[in-house]
Amino acid sequence: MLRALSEAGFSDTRARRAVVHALCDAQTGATPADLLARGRSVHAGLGQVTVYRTLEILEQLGLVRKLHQDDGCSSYAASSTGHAHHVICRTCHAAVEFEGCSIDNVLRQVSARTGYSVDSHFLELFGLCPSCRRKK
Amino acid sequence: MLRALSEAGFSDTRARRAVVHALCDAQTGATPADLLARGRSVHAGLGQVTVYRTLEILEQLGLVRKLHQDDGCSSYAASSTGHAHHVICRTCHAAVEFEGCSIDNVLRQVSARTGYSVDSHFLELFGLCPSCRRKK
DNA sequence: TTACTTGCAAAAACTTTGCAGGCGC
DNA sequence: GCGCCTGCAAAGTTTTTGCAAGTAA
Repeated sequence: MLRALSEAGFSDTRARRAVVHALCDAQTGATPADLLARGRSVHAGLGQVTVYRTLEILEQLGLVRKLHQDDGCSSYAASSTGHAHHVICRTCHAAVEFEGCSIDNVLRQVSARTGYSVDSHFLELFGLCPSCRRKK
Repeated sequence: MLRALSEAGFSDTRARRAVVHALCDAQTGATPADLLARGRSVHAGLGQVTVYRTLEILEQLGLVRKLHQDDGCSSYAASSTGHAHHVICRTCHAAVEFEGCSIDNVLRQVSARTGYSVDSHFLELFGLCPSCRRKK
Protein backbone atom coordinates (compact mmCIF):
# COMPACT_ATOMS: atom_id res chain seq x y z
CA MET A 1 0.00 0.00 0.00
CA LEU A 2 2.84 2.38 0.86
CA ARG A 3 4.59 1.33 -2.29
CA ALA A 4 1.52 2.05 -4.39
CA LEU A 5 1.35 5.47 -2.80
CA SER A 6 4.85 6.46 -3.77
CA GLU A 7 4.45 4.95 -7.19
CA ALA A 8 1.51 7.24 -7.67
CA GLY A 9 3.75 10.17 -6.88
CA PHE A 10 2.90 10.80 -3.24
CA SER A 11 5.59 11.34 -0.65
CA ASP A 12 6.30 8.70 1.89
CA THR A 13 5.58 10.55 5.10
CA ARG A 14 5.31 9.62 8.69
CA ALA A 15 1.65 10.61 8.87
CA ARG A 16 0.67 8.55 5.88
CA ARG A 17 2.55 5.55 7.16
CA ALA A 18 0.63 5.85 10.41
CA VAL A 19 -2.73 5.89 8.66
CA VAL A 20 -1.84 2.98 6.42
CA HIS A 21 -0.63 1.04 9.41
CA ALA A 22 -3.83 1.74 11.28
CA LEU A 23 -5.90 0.60 8.34
CA CYS A 24 -4.03 -2.66 7.92
CA ASP A 25 -3.92 -3.23 11.62
CA ALA A 26 -7.68 -2.99 11.95
CA GLN A 27 -9.20 -6.18 10.65
CA THR A 28 -12.51 -4.41 10.60
CA GLY A 29 -13.89 -1.38 8.92
CA ALA A 30 -12.54 1.69 10.70
CA THR A 31 -13.92 5.18 10.95
CA PRO A 32 -11.74 8.26 10.54
CA ALA A 33 -11.84 8.66 14.31
CA ASP A 34 -10.75 5.05 14.86
CA LEU A 35 -7.90 5.55 12.47
CA LEU A 36 -6.80 8.69 14.25
CA ALA A 37 -6.67 6.87 17.58
CA ARG A 38 -4.85 3.88 16.17
CA GLY A 39 -2.57 6.01 14.09
CA ARG A 40 -1.51 8.07 17.06
CA SER A 41 0.01 5.05 18.71
CA VAL A 42 2.50 5.12 15.89
CA HIS A 43 2.77 8.83 15.26
CA ALA A 44 1.56 10.79 18.23
CA GLY A 45 1.21 14.06 16.39
CA LEU A 46 -1.17 12.73 13.78
CA GLY A 47 -4.11 14.98 13.03
CA GLN A 48 -7.66 14.09 12.08
CA VAL A 49 -7.46 16.20 8.98
CA THR A 50 -4.58 14.20 7.65
CA VAL A 51 -6.53 11.02 8.17
CA TYR A 52 -9.30 12.40 5.98
CA ARG A 53 -6.87 13.56 3.37
CA THR A 54 -5.02 10.28 3.29
CA LEU A 55 -8.23 8.31 3.03
CA GLU A 56 -9.23 10.44 0.10
CA ILE A 57 -6.03 9.59 -1.73
CA LEU A 58 -6.18 5.91 -0.89
CA GLU A 59 -9.76 5.73 -1.99
CA GLN A 60 -8.97 7.29 -5.33
CA LEU A 61 -6.17 4.82 -5.85
CA GLY A 62 -8.58 2.02 -5.03
CA LEU A 63 -6.56 0.89 -2.04
CA VAL A 64 -9.32 1.56 0.38
CA ARG A 65 -13.05 1.14 0.14
CA LYS A 66 -15.87 2.79 1.98
CA LEU A 67 -18.26 0.35 3.61
CA HIS A 68 -22.00 0.67 3.67
CA GLN A 69 -23.29 -0.53 6.99
CA ASP A 70 -26.55 -0.20 8.81
CA ASP A 71 -25.11 2.25 11.25
CA GLY A 72 -23.72 4.53 8.60
CA CYS A 73 -21.27 4.68 5.78
CA SER A 74 -18.29 6.17 7.46
CA SER A 75 -15.96 3.27 7.84
CA TYR A 76 -13.22 2.21 5.52
CA ALA A 77 -11.48 -1.06 4.87
CA ALA A 78 -8.27 -1.81 3.02
CA SER A 79 -8.83 -3.32 -0.38
CA SER A 80 -5.94 -5.10 -1.98
CA THR A 81 -6.67 -3.76 -5.41
CA GLY A 82 -9.10 -3.01 -8.17
CA HIS A 83 -12.48 -4.65 -8.11
CA ALA A 84 -13.36 -6.38 -4.88
CA HIS A 85 -16.07 -6.55 -2.24
CA HIS A 86 -16.29 -7.22 1.43
CA VAL A 87 -18.14 -9.62 3.62
CA ILE A 88 -18.70 -8.14 7.05
CA CYS A 89 -19.43 -9.77 10.37
CA ARG A 90 -22.47 -8.22 11.97
CA THR A 91 -21.17 -8.97 15.42
CA CYS A 92 -17.49 -8.09 15.53
CA HIS A 93 -17.43 -6.13 12.26
CA ALA A 94 -14.51 -8.05 10.90
CA ALA A 95 -14.33 -7.29 7.20
CA VAL A 96 -12.87 -9.72 4.70
CA GLU A 97 -12.36 -8.95 1.08
CA PHE A 98 -13.44 -11.31 -1.64
CA GLU A 99 -13.26 -11.33 -5.39
CA GLY A 100 -15.02 -13.20 -8.08
CA CYS A 101 -18.51 -11.82 -7.91
CA SER A 102 -20.08 -13.62 -10.80
CA ILE A 103 -23.23 -11.63 -11.08
CA ASP A 104 -23.19 -11.17 -14.83
CA ASN A 105 -26.49 -12.94 -15.04
CA VAL A 106 -28.03 -10.35 -12.74
CA LEU A 107 -26.56 -7.51 -14.76
CA ARG A 108 -27.98 -8.89 -17.96
CA GLN A 109 -31.37 -9.45 -16.40
CA VAL A 110 -31.56 -5.96 -15.03
CA SER A 111 -30.37 -4.41 -18.26
CA ALA A 112 -33.02 -6.26 -20.14
CA ARG A 113 -35.79 -5.37 -17.73
CA THR A 114 -34.99 -1.75 -17.03
CA GLY A 115 -33.24 -0.59 -20.18
CA TYR A 116 -30.31 0.72 -18.18
CA SER A 117 -26.82 0.01 -19.39
CA VAL A 118 -25.13 -1.16 -16.24
CA ASP A 119 -21.42 -0.56 -15.97
CA SER A 120 -20.52 -0.94 -12.34
CA HIS A 121 -21.85 -2.20 -9.08
CA PHE A 122 -21.45 -2.26 -5.37
CA LEU A 123 -21.92 -5.43 -3.42
CA GLU A 124 -21.50 -6.15 0.24
CA LEU A 125 -22.36 -9.25 2.21
CA PHE A 126 -23.28 -9.48 5.88
CA GLY A 127 -23.22 -12.42 8.20
CA LEU A 128 -21.21 -13.99 10.96
CA CYS A 129 -17.50 -14.64 10.84
CA PRO A 130 -16.27 -18.10 11.82
CA SER A 131 -15.20 -16.97 15.24
CA CYS A 132 -18.45 -15.22 16.16
CA ARG A 133 -20.38 -18.16 14.84
CA ARG A 134 -18.61 -20.47 17.22
CA LYS A 135 -19.48 -18.29 20.18
CA LYS A 136 -23.20 -18.49 19.56
CA MET B 1 -46.77 3.22 1.86
CA LEU B 2 -49.17 5.27 3.98
CA ARG B 3 -51.23 2.20 4.54
CA ALA B 4 -48.21 0.26 5.71
CA LEU B 5 -47.44 3.04 8.12
CA SER B 6 -50.80 2.99 9.80
CA GLU B 7 -50.85 -0.79 9.83
CA ALA B 8 -47.62 -0.62 11.75
CA GLY B 9 -49.34 1.55 14.31
CA PHE B 10 -48.17 4.99 13.28
CA SER B 11 -50.57 7.89 12.99
CA ASP B 12 -51.55 9.20 9.63
CA THR B 13 -50.35 12.78 9.86
CA ARG B 14 -50.02 15.64 7.49
CA ALA B 15 -46.24 15.76 7.89
CA ARG B 16 -45.76 12.10 7.17
CA ARG B 17 -47.98 12.27 4.14
CA ALA B 18 -45.85 15.12 2.83
CA VAL B 19 -42.62 13.14 3.24
CA VAL B 20 -44.09 10.05 1.65
CA HIS B 21 -45.41 12.11 -1.21
CA ALA B 22 -42.02 13.71 -1.71
CA LEU B 23 -40.33 10.33 -1.74
CA CYS B 24 -42.66 8.86 -4.30
CA ASP B 25 -42.64 11.99 -6.36
CA ALA B 26 -38.88 11.94 -6.70
CA GLN B 27 -37.90 9.31 -9.21
CA THR B 28 -34.37 9.58 -7.94
CA GLY B 29 -32.68 9.13 -4.65
CA ALA B 30 -33.46 12.14 -2.49
CA THR B 31 -31.55 13.62 0.40
CA PRO B 32 -33.28 14.75 3.58
CA ALA B 33 -32.87 18.31 2.36
CA ASP B 34 -34.45 17.48 -1.01
CA LEU B 35 -37.34 15.86 0.76
CA LEU B 36 -37.86 18.86 2.95
CA ALA B 37 -38.05 21.15 -0.05
CA ARG B 38 -40.39 18.88 -1.97
CA GLY B 39 -42.45 18.12 1.08
CA ARG B 40 -42.99 21.78 1.80
CA SER B 41 -44.86 22.22 -1.45
CA VAL B 42 -47.47 19.96 0.10
CA HIS B 43 -47.21 20.95 3.74
CA ALA B 44 -45.54 24.32 4.12
CA GLY B 45 -44.83 23.92 7.80
CA LEU B 46 -42.85 20.73 7.43
CA GLY B 47 -39.64 20.65 9.44
CA GLN B 48 -36.35 19.00 8.64
CA VAL B 49 -36.40 17.07 11.87
CA THR B 50 -39.62 15.39 10.94
CA VAL B 51 -38.14 14.35 7.64
CA TYR B 52 -35.35 12.59 9.49
CA ARG B 53 -37.74 10.97 11.90
CA THR B 54 -40.06 9.80 9.19
CA LEU B 55 -37.21 8.38 7.17
CA GLU B 56 -36.08 6.46 10.19
CA ILE B 57 -39.47 4.84 10.55
CA LEU B 58 -39.84 4.09 6.87
CA GLU B 59 -36.41 2.60 6.75
CA GLN B 60 -37.14 0.30 9.65
CA LEU B 61 -40.31 -0.84 7.95
CA GLY B 62 -38.30 -1.52 4.81
CA LEU B 63 -40.29 0.97 2.78
CA VAL B 64 -37.32 3.12 2.06
CA ARG B 65 -33.72 2.27 1.39
CA LYS B 66 -30.58 4.27 1.83
CA LEU B 67 -28.46 4.47 -1.31
CA HIS B 68 -24.73 4.19 -1.36
CA GLN B 69 -23.35 6.53 -3.96
CA ASP B 70 -19.91 7.88 -4.71
CA ASP B 71 -20.80 11.26 -3.41
CA GLY B 72 -22.08 10.00 -0.10
CA CYS B 73 -24.74 7.83 1.42
CA SER B 74 -27.34 10.34 2.31
CA SER B 75 -30.04 9.77 -0.21
CA TYR B 76 -33.03 7.58 0.09
CA ALA B 77 -35.28 5.86 -2.40
CA ALA B 78 -38.67 4.27 -1.98
CA SER B 79 -38.60 0.51 -1.99
CA SER B 80 -41.84 -1.25 -2.67
CA THR B 81 -41.22 -3.90 -0.09
CA GLY B 82 -38.88 -6.35 1.49
CA HIS B 83 -35.82 -7.41 -0.40
CA ALA B 84 -34.97 -5.29 -3.41
CA HIS B 85 -32.14 -3.33 -4.90
CA HIS B 86 -31.69 -0.31 -7.06
CA VAL B 87 -30.02 0.49 -10.31
CA ILE B 88 -29.00 4.12 -10.45
CA CYS B 89 -28.24 6.38 -13.38
CA ARG B 90 -24.90 8.07 -12.91
CA THR B 91 -26.03 11.06 -14.91
CA CYS B 92 -29.54 11.95 -13.82
CA HIS B 93 -29.58 9.80 -10.67
CA ALA B 94 -32.85 8.16 -11.58
CA ALA B 95 -33.20 5.15 -9.33
CA VAL B 96 -35.17 2.09 -10.35
CA GLU B 97 -35.86 -0.81 -8.11
CA PHE B 98 -35.32 -4.37 -9.22
CA GLU B 99 -35.82 -7.74 -7.67
CA GLY B 100 -34.54 -11.16 -8.42
CA CYS B 101 -30.90 -10.88 -7.60
CA SER B 102 -29.81 -14.43 -8.16
CA ILE B 103 -26.49 -14.30 -6.50
CA ASP B 104 -26.80 -17.49 -4.54
CA ASN B 105 -23.79 -18.85 -6.32
CA VAL B 106 -21.73 -15.91 -5.06
CA LEU B 107 -22.98 -16.40 -1.53
CA ARG B 108 -22.04 -20.04 -1.56
CA GLN B 109 -18.64 -19.30 -2.98
CA VAL B 110 -17.90 -16.68 -0.40
CA SER B 111 -19.14 -18.84 2.44
CA ALA B 112 -16.92 -21.66 1.33
CA ARG B 113 -13.86 -19.47 0.94
CA THR B 114 -14.14 -17.28 3.99
CA GLY B 115 -15.99 -19.43 6.47
CA TYR B 116 -18.55 -16.69 7.07
CA SER B 117 -22.20 -17.59 7.21
CA VAL B 118 -23.73 -14.99 4.98
CA ASP B 119 -27.29 -14.00 5.70
CA SER B 120 -27.90 -10.75 3.93
CA HIS B 121 -26.43 -8.51 1.32
CA PHE B 122 -26.51 -5.10 -0.21
CA LEU B 123 -26.31 -4.69 -3.96
CA GLU B 124 -26.50 -1.60 -6.06
CA LEU B 125 -25.90 -1.18 -9.78
CA PHE B 126 -24.73 1.93 -11.58
CA GLY B 127 -25.03 2.86 -15.21
CA LEU B 128 -27.01 4.98 -17.60
CA CYS B 129 -30.76 5.09 -17.80
CA PRO B 130 -32.39 4.74 -21.21
CA SER B 131 -33.02 8.42 -21.52
CA CYS B 132 -29.50 9.54 -20.62
CA ARG B 133 -28.09 6.92 -22.91
CA ARG B 134 -29.95 8.38 -25.83
CA LYS B 135 -28.57 11.83 -25.16
CA LYS B 136 -24.96 10.72 -25.40
C1' DT C 1 -58.89 13.17 26.58
C1' DT C 2 -54.53 11.02 26.08
C1' DA C 3 -50.70 9.72 23.85
C1' DC C 4 -48.31 10.28 19.83
C1' DT C 5 -46.24 13.95 16.74
C1' DT C 6 -44.36 18.13 15.38
C1' DG C 7 -41.23 21.98 14.65
C1' DC C 8 -38.19 25.23 16.68
C1' DA C 9 -33.87 26.10 18.76
C1' DA C 10 -29.76 24.40 20.30
C1' DA C 11 -26.33 20.98 20.68
C1' DA C 12 -23.50 17.56 18.86
C1' DA C 13 -21.10 15.15 15.42
C1' DC C 14 -18.74 15.01 11.33
C1' DT C 15 -16.15 17.02 7.38
C1' DT C 16 -13.90 20.65 4.80
C1' DT C 17 -11.05 24.79 4.25
C1' DG C 18 -7.29 28.33 5.07
C1' DC C 19 -2.88 28.96 6.29
C1' DA C 20 1.78 29.18 8.44
C1' DG C 21 5.27 26.13 9.58
C1' DG C 22 7.64 21.46 8.78
C1' DC C 23 9.50 17.79 6.23
C1' DG C 24 10.50 14.64 2.18
C1' DC C 25 13.22 14.45 -1.69
C1' DG D 1 16.09 24.75 -1.29
C1' DC D 2 11.69 23.90 -3.29
C1' DG D 3 7.38 22.34 -3.10
C1' DC D 4 4.54 18.96 -1.16
C1' DC D 5 2.50 17.81 3.52
C1' DT D 6 0.90 18.56 8.06
C1' DG D 7 -1.72 20.04 11.93
C1' DC D 8 -4.16 23.62 14.19
C1' DA D 9 -8.03 26.49 14.30
C1' DA D 10 -12.12 27.83 12.34
C1' DA D 11 -15.95 27.41 9.29
C1' DG D 12 -19.46 24.58 7.16
C1' DT D 13 -22.63 20.77 7.00
C1' DT D 14 -25.37 17.32 8.53
C1' DT D 15 -27.83 14.92 12.15
C1' DT D 16 -29.58 14.45 16.88
C1' DT D 17 -31.79 16.01 21.17
C1' DG D 18 -34.87 18.64 24.43
C1' DC D 19 -39.09 20.48 24.94
C1' DA D 20 -43.53 22.96 24.76
C1' DA D 21 -47.35 23.18 21.75
C1' DG D 22 -50.33 20.79 18.36
C1' DT D 23 -53.02 17.02 16.47
C1' DA D 24 -54.84 12.19 15.49
C1' DA D 25 -57.75 8.81 17.28
